[in-house]
Amino acid sequence: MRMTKLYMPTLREVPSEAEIPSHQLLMRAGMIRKLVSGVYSYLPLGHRVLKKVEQIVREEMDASGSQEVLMSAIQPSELWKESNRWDDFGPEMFRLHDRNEREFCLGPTHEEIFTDLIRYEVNSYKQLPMNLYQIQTKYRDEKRPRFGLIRSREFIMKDAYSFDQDEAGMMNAYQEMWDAYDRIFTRLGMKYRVVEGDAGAMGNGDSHEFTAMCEVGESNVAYCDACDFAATDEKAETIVPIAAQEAEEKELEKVDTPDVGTIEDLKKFFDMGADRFVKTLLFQAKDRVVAACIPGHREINETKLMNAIGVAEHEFEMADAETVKRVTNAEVGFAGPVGLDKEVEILVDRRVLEMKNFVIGANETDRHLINANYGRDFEGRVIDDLLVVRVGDVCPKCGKPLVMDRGIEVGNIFQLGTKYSTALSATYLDQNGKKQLIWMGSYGVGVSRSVASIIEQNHDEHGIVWPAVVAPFHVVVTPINVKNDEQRELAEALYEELKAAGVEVILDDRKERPGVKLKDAELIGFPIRIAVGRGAAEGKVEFVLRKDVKNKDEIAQADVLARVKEELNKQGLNL
RNA sequence: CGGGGUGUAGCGCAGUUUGGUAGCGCAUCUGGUUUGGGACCAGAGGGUCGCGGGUUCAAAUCCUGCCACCCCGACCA
Repeated sequence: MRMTKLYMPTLREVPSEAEIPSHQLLMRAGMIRKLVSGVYSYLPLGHRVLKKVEQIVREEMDASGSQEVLMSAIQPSELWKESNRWDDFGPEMFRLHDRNEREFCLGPTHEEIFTDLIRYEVNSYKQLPMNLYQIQTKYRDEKRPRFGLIRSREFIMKDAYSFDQDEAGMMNAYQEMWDAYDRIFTRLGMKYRVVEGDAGAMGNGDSHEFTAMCEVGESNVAYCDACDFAATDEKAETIVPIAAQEAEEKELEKVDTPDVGTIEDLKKFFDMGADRFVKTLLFQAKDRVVAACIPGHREINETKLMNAIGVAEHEFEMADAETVKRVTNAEVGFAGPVGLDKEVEILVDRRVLEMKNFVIGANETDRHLINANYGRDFEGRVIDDLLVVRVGDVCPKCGKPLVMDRGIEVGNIFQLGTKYSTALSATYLDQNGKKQLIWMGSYGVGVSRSVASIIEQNHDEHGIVWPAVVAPFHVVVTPINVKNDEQRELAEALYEELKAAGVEVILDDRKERPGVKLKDAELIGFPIRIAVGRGAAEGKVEFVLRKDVKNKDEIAQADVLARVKEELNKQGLNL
């Protein structure tokens, strides 16, 4: 490819909308452009990278025995109604109708559609197990698209679905996908971690997330250096030791606490640690209000709470001030489990049962109750764990302190069980001629998100540093001065030689000054740069690796091809 | 959806407070000089100032409604 022919609009300045490195660099390197919020176009260089990531995913999926198909992005509402997700998915689903007012959506995921694909044709145990996948565009109307390709409303995903006779088969398929994902993310050169996740709207079995570790990640993972425990902060079980408590239950007493509405205020007012309080948080869940009582020094885990009360995320939010006033008869900040409006269900974190003589809101403005005790003063539904994990909490597996880090979820695997086969009646006949439900799993890789994640993990102050396996081109040949015949001719000769040898090479034949070409080469991040400059007269060129631009190696023209091959092979390409 | 902010040329921005002929840098085009780290000189093109309504002799600027985009929060590949 010649750069003069390539549509590669690089930018000197960072577009003001881009905040994080991958978004800024993808824009500046002329790889993507925004169409509208959360929707991007891929330009030639970005498209090449995307296709390479797709190809690695495809190869490993094929190697695992999964078969590629391609389903429509547009899906009829009927299937989603069968599984109840037409309502459960909520406003994140892009919905539309046809001219006859028939309802459709743009697929945010494809469990229903794949289940439908196989339910009429898979009838026998002899057809199982089976695993199908596609690499296709997904649509989710995110509340807040951001960070370029990391949270977009349209994105490329590889989604796979496994179909098995029984739970053991599903577990086996799950493990195979886990292994395939390990191979995929290893080949992509990612630093990643496999963590336990919350299944959310997908199903109720186990799930794991593959998380590319980086500072700008939106996932928080807690993990243990001493054992293999790793989980998202939503999922991680918390172990919260409760300090020794007073032996005797004291008498419940109402005290004036003027303008003391937060835990911080209470600590000062009573001169006590936050662990002597129980905070009561009110939530609007669908059409009802629930209260969660948790130790004052800890934070509520909304995911665990939603799971406990069985509502979907879009039906759940912190109660607004008006609701709080209605159910507590007090200003915000004085809610407590004693004397709360009867309509409010009270959920209590188990740790509260170990606490004695604690302070709670009195459901009266500027008043608190002291010496409250569970059982004697109030009761509720006890939940084992409603708390969010914190650095320094002990590992639930081995008891050592936990560490936390951020990352981007680039893959996930879910055990679906029979959720969708039940809803859509996907069954087969077993050896005894008996009808059985198919056991399913679903497995996603965010392909476009992986592209952004690779950049987050591979860039420097000059630009992107592509791993050779996904670089848009392997080598850029840069004649320093195209008006110099020797340089131009030598560069052309090298370009032809490398191209003929199967190297993906791009020739920077633009009539630009050297600075512009070198800056662009570093911005885009070609793994190898061959600059043809002063040495051209003696048949010498400069060989530079993008990951080590300081190190410039003067080599003879005759040695270039061998050197390029050697380096690319070292970086995992087979030439 | 809540909170904050921004919309002026392809990109980055000034101008809005105090209404009066729409500007700067980069990019683009022409000619010339230059060629190892985002050149220089001379010239040129490009904007219904997000959209609608209002106030005014006069609106990028004031008022008002809407829209889009970005950031912080809760969700996900």
